[in-house]
Amino acid sequence: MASTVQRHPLAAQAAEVLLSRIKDGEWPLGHKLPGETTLAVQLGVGRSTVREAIRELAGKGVLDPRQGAGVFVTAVDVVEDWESKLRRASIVSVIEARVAIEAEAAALAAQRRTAADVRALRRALAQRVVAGQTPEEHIDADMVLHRAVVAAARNDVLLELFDGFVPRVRTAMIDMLKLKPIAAPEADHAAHAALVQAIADRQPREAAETSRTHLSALKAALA
Amino acid sequence: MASTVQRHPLAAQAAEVLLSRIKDGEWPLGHKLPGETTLAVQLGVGRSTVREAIRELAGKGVLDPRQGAGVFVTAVDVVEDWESKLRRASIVSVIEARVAIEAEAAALAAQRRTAADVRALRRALAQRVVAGQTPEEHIDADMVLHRAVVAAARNDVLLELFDGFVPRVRTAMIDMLKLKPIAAPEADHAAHAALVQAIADRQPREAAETSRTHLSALKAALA
DNA sequence: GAACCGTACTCCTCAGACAAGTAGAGGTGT
DNA sequence: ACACCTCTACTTGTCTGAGGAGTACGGTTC
Repeated sequence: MASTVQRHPLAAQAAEVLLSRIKDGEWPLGHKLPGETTLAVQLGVGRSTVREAIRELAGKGVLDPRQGAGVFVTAVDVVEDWESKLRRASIVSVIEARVAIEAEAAALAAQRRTAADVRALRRALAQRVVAGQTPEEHIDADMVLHRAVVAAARNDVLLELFDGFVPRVRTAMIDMLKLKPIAAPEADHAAHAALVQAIADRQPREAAETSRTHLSALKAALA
Repeated sequence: MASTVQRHPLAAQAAEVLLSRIKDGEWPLGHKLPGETTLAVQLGVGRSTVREAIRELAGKGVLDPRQGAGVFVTAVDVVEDWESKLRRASIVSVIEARVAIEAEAAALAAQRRTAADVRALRRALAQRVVAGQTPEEHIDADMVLHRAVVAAARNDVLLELFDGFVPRVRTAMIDMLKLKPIAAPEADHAAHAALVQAIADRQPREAAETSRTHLSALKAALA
């Protein structure tokens, strides 16, 4: 790895070295690291640099420095950001997960929706039609409607999951829309209107099915 | 807030102040923070302390220091740990999300399962029966089977989501099992066997339906 | 107008010094 | 023998001062 350009500051490099040694089990969970001065000699850097490396890992939740006692390992690995995980995943996988969440949410929404939910859905539906011409505006209006569906399901976990998917899906859909505009806008709008109607009519099965077929078409278009 | 004991080191306090000022929009996304020396004067601490605070926020992904250019805001807030989010959510919400994931995964598994997947599922099914008597062993054997179902769906995102749910669901189920053992072990096993069989028979609809009813019963028991 | 260069500003790293806190060794009293 | 106290060695915390290295921008030159 010494061949790569040292584009990272020394402190960041030191943090990487420490993290890898923690991952290798050199200092198990809960154990104490050597003193800062010792580490500085081992890593061949100054003490303040070691301190900054420790702070960086403390920010990630891996280390916990306690004055007078020492630096202790509080986690063996960094919890990877959900966002970066999604970025690595294929768009098809993400859409499939989105189908799972939205279809279930649509069914729950059909059971739990209030009158206010239906009003919000109808408003988002109307907004989707009159939305601007640019792909961004169109997708954003679409997302507002889909989010309203999930919100009507009254489930925080599902809503959090949906929000987590939005950035990844949004960019993918915008890219697609720039390459190939929607073939049949009327059919597209009809599918959304049917979804809203099924939720308003308290038809869980129909709502889930409508959502599923609509998103499956999207998956086919993106694949 | 000044009333609370200063249990945090100065650097951690400085990091908190900087983060709150970022949250307040003082420095929007992508903007540059004042120089270290300026911040040190503003916060009333030394320059190295400011540097350590910046490093801590850099570890959290909020700041990005670039040599020669300055320190820039890369995120307006800390991405909360997925695990802690789930801990705050109600168990019912989590189970509902799990239904969404596993039902879809079961359907996909029925389409994509290989012979090796079926062997793994049958093995996990058999293991579930002969598993130890303690609630922990029983739940863990159950989780192995359910995970095998999701794994057979060949979707990284769904599998990651399932793994994220496991800790929260596991503890809840163990607690429940300690209070009230399973009423009908035979029916419970039959439901799992039916799920595996539906996947083996490549019946997506039946697999999803079996998974859904089984988990809905679990949700009712935990509510 | 475009390419070049210098300067001011920024973060990066080191070294040294002292303060503040912890934990264990060792002594002391019962 | 046991409990308690104190003292000491070691740890992290903080500040200061000094250069090194990289970037951005304005001025200069062609």
